[in-house]
Amino acid sequence: MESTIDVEHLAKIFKALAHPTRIKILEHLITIDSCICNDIVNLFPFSQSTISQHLKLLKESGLVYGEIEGPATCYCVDKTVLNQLKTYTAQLGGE
Amino acid sequence: MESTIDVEHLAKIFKALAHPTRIKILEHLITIDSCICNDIVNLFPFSQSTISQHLKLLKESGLVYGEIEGPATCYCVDKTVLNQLKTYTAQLGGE
DNA sequence: TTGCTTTATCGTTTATTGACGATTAACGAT
DNA sequence: ATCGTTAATCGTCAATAAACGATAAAGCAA
Repeated sequence: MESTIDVEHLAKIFKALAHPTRIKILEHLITIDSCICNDIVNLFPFSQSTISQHLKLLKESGLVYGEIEGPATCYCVDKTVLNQLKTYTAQLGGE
Repeated sequence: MESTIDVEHLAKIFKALAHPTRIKILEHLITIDSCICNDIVNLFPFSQSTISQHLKLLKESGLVYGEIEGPATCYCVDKTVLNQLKTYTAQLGGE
């Protein structure tokens, strides 16, 4: 069983996903499994600084973390946090 | 199978849950099943207008709808939309 | 060292949130 | 017709988000 999660953290996670671009970034990180970095910027029609800002929000929610890899940064999904989200949502609304 | 959901709507749903108070309101509506109205205001240390604003966001996401019941308004969870959220989240990160 | 790539951060601007009190509208009772 | 209750909306204000360009820091290559 996943460790329980408080409503404050939950709200932060939901807020991290409250933008289409961030949802797409998370989906991409999930399918790529391995990390990513500058490639994410090239996936979207936004500036590097804007994407960096979105990544920062995802990081602050705990859903994602970044590791410095030479001159670049690799982003990964924190599966523990993702599973906390999944567990909570699955339990919502009974059965 | 639930009808699929586009990322824009999804982001709106996540945004609706991006605040602790709105998460608690949804949880309450789920457990009460039947509708609610002014009672919701009395559950929180916020003014009537603030709660009304939160309910408006929940309504706009589709998660919740309100029916005028005499002088009051009864709020209910739209289970179809809730299930769309649950289906999407469950599928995230493919087990 | 000098340069190139990558990414985080700063400063700015506009738009949206979150909270409030006050007002308005609708209904039921008296 | 007047009053009390309920709830939505308006206006305000401070804080945060969303986007951008510009700058800075860190690492690799030459």
